[in-house]
Amino acid sequence: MDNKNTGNRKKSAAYSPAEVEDRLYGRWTQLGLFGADPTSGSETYSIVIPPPNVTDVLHLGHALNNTIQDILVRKHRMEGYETEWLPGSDHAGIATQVKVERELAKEGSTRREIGREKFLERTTAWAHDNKDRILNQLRKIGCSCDWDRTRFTLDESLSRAVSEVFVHLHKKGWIYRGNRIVNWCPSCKTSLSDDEVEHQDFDSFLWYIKYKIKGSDDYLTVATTRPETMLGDTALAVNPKDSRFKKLAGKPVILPILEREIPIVADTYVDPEFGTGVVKVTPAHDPNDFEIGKRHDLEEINILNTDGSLNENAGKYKGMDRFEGRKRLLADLEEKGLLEKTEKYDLSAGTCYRCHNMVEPYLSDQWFVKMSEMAQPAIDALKTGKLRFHPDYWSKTYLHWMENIRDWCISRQLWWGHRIPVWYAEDGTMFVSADRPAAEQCEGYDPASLVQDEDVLDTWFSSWLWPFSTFGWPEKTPELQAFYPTRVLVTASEIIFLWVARMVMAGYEFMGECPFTDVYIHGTVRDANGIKMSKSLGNGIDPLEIIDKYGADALRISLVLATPDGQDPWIGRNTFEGGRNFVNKLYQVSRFVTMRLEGSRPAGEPLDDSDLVIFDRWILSRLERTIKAVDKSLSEYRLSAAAKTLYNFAWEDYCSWYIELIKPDQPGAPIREKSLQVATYVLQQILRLTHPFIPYVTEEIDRLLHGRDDIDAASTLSLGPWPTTKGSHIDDSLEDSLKQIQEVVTAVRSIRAEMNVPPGKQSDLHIRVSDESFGILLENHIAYFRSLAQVQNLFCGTDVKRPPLSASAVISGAEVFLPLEGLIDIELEKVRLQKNLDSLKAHLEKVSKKLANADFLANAPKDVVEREMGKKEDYQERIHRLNKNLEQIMGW
RNA sequence: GGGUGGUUAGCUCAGCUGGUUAGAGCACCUGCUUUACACGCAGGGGGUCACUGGUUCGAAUCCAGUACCGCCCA
Repeated sequence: MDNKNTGNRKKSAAYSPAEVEDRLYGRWTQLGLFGADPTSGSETYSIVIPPPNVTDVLHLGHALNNTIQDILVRKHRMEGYETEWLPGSDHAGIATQVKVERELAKEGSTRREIGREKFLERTTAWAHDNKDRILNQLRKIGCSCDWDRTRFTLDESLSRAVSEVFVHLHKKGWIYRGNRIVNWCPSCKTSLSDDEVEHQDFDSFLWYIKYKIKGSDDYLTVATTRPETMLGDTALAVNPKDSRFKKLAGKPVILPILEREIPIVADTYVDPEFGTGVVKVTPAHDPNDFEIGKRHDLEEINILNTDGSLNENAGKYKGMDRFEGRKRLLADLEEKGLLEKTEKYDLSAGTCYRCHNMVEPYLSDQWFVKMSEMAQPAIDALKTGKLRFHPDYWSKTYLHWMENIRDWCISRQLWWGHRIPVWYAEDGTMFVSADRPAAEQCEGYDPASLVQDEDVLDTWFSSWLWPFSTFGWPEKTPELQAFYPTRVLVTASEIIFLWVARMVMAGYEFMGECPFTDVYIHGTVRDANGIKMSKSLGNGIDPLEIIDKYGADALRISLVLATPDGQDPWIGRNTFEGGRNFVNKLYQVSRFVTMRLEGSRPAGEPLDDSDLVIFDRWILSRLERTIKAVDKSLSEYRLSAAAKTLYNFAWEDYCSWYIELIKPDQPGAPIREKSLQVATYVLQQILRLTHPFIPYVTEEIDRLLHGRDDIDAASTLSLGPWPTTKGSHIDDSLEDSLKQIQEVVTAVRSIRAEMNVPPGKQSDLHIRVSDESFGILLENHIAYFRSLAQVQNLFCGTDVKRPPLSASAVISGAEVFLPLEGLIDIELEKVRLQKNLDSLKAHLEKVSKKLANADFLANAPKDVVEREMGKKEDYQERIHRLNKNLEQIMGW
């Protein structure tokens, strides 16, 4: 805390959010404001939450993601839509299982030891506790979710959906079992889909290994990044067009160490430019080699155990970890003179997106989904505009992935998840069925003897159904009817493939319709140095800590203000001060208005337009402009722009100008009644407009403004109305006049500050206007701005003379003189005027040049030319007057 | 390697269909117990809009290339 002046300052009246927020959230849920009725017949607006993992504690990324959803949801709820925001969480197969296994390991146990059933019980309990904690964090942030419809991906009805989908796709022939190379995480001991593998760069080496050609003293050298896989080599390959090796194809070579005889095959896959032009072929440990192996009918030798250690096929390296085995093998090759050289190499290798260990391409039996057919409607949806990304450029990423889609490996060697709905008889006969097959489904077999597939399904195989499984699919529920398709999906770019794209495909396949019309992609939260926030780096910020310190409203508005459209926000701890200050500012100005109302009720709406003074009409004009701008920004998913518009309107136009203008000259004197009505009305509208962003403080202020003890369904801001406008108050020329008055005030303040006039000292103000009507305007309204500029007597007119020893300022359409006898510093005044003059001269030069250009006059639109001419005159005029003023000063 | 986003004040960002005196917040400097607010008020300093070309009467804005930073995919 900053301690200056604390000695004699009055007690702080700052807004304190803690008590307000918990109380109001309790009331909102008590009143059932966030529920939605699928049978109401009103137009619906629905969003399903991207379900957070049960393993997570919410971080700022979640806070941002959910704040955005809440803003959209609250705004539409205020507009009168039947608004459904369905919350829930995701069972996160791998991540959760790994956590619980780690706990078990600490206790000296393993999942195999306690058995599948016990393990699942334990994991369920763990997940249950955790998901409650997460959902409560969402409540703290203020999320207006429909809690009665909270879902979890392992809920019975969602699990039902998963099985149905599996059976359906299997029947169509789009789910199949295959022996393929998959991404294997030796640490999680499971397969992963391509999209769950993250590529990372490593400083590594390219090792050149010599393979002896049988019956010759010649060697072929092969460059490899994974030398240990050599143990599973079943061929070498060269490009058939590579003249260097043409005659070698078909000849056998001797695999070093294991001394196995393997052939040289010719295959166009080989890139003659890479390495030595000869590659080793390890069909069981490389997807490309696997393909080569198929083409040349090569043996597939698996050298790895599921935990990444080398198996019996690795000869003497059996039992060693893959990296230890590599080290030993290289040493042995070196010793035998078979390691030709070692080069530094930037390796890009796949890592597990959950545990970040290096994955191994690994040959195993897995279940796959054939994707190409399902991709087609998802591609069309985008191309026909039924699906839109915001910002739009993500469309390209989506399309590129869709158009190059690959089959999806959906089986996982885990226990935590949806068990694959496939049953096997002892003889290997397979039955695919949502439930254990009944007798008539497995004729000739005893249903009780059938054994279910041990594996579970990829978590994303349940999340891709989320937009409809949560509403009860495959049942035709009223919820499904009313809330599907949802309107918008809000997420970060990382899961466009893993989740968004797949949801679109599932939506078309199972519902016949796109699951949402808009996808809003926001940035990823980074720290103050631009580094992605992550648990492992310890640079994360806990949203709850921010809420404790600054309040949820401050967290929300700060995040939105800090998040540029489609860009990553950089967030430091002081980011939240701005939001907190804004929240406090609103609270303070409301206190002022409330105090002035002295217990009388705020005027009703709509506001009656009679008896408005120019400032009233001005703030109403600004308000309507603001409403239009906010609506436009929100409809374009430009939340940050909407928030900035509101911030500026509330702080600048409303607090700094309007409220100051309507304050009476004398402290404590009553405010003109109509202006107070307008002030109250505009404040109401500000509260409503900002409510989706900062729901708590706005609700609280509204309550205080109306002098209510509590809120109820009739009075809450949550149910609207949302401000609308036809723009009938918008008045350009009025706003221009106000701008001129503001310029006068600013000019006077500026002179006073620069001349060090004591703040309390009043002074006369002489204004020479170029247009009589401006002078009249000023004279008629001096009462309003007298105290803003500390004006004693105002003298206006076209022929006003400069008082002696006065400071001056030249603005558009007027010259401002402030008699400052005894206070004026002539040198300072000269510098001020000279600076002003220089700047004007520069502008004049620019505009004169433009107007001297015949091409400009000939080509530019008429109004542009006119505007430029107007500018030129204005500059000339002001320069002329400045010069005169300067001349006068020289005489003092 | 392919794709994609960025580069505007010390920092984080606005600047939407080319014509603005290039803006805001934070930070900085000066003054201030002034009627709600020091989480504040008022005033002020600070920018060759990454670079190079092009289109145009006119470019921070459109186009191309270069450099650097980032993300996605391989």
